[in-house]
Amino acid sequence: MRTAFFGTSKHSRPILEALKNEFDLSLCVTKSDRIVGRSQKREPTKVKKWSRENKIKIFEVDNFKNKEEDLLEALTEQRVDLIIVADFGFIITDRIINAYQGKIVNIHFSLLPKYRGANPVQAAILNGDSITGITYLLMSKEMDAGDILHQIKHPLEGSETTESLYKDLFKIAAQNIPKVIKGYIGGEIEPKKQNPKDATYHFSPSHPKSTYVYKEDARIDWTEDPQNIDRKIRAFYPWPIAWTTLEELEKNSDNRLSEKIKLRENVNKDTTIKIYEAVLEKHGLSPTQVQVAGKSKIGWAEFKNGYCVNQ
RNA sequence: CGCGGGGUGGAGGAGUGGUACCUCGUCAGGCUCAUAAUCUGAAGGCCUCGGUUCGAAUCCGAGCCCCGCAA
Repeated sequence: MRTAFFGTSKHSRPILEALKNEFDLSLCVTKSDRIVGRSQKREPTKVKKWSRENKIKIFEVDNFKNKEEDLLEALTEQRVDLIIVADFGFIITDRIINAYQGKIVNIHFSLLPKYRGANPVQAAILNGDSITGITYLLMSKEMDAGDILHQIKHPLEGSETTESLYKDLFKIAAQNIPKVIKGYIGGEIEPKKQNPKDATYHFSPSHPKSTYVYKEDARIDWTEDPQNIDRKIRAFYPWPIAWTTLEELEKNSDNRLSEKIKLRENVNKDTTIKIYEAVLEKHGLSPTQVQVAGKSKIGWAEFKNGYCVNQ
């Protein structure tokens, strides 16, 4: 059997290796090189780099619609029997779904029908869920609504970041790929319908119709309790990173942070500060990694040394 | 030449032409049964090259490096 992988995530590697080892991976479809960095450098995705190293044919997309024809051609040319999709970043068009009816397996990082959409991992962290998971499902025209092949539960302990959880889930997803694909192809796995009534979506507060993550949502709302702020910090790591202003940080340190801070006289209180990491303690939140606008990332102790007066 | 911010002892920061300062750390000594506590003292610095000036961390030019923006 020949397979193709559709994906863009930097965590894709375990899945790529699983497919290569067991299912004759013959085509990788990924986002084309993005302009990134300060001098307009083009950086290939990790999927592309891996594919190049492993001599797997690569098909790049940026605007899906223009490439539909070419992609179908490439899939035919490679005699692809089964497509695996994980965190692709594009909506797969109806034509391709029709052409590969029942032959596109999507790996979604939630226990569907909960958290359909683009941000299942962030949603589970933001809502403080104690369990999330992975769903293998067949691609359908409606997003994340296809029949379910298999689900794996994954408990959350409350310290995960989007980064760490993605990494873990990709790994688990890869470990179970052989079992699920063989089961499906062999006919032992019966696809099960989702109950649409149970479907949930986590919409962006700033874009109520979208499940993408927007940087506008990353500003810390200090009226929330420390637990929710902590969830936000973890959900928005590694992007877009929860932030606030120095003024608000000082003002709310009293009842939201584990210690009260006082800024020095000469610091500009309008400056923004990103909170990369924090630990939730019983008296409040205790940041560990922060970054003041225009500066490098520093530890909390260094921040206090430079910007605050000793209490 | 995509846009913007920045480079000050070991760390993080003040300092817009006139003796380089603050918090932390380091070292020595004191106090202490003891200490990450406390006291006294010390070492150590303006990214590089050039320019302006009586005088440059500060102004000008070139270079190197770091950070943010693109979802």
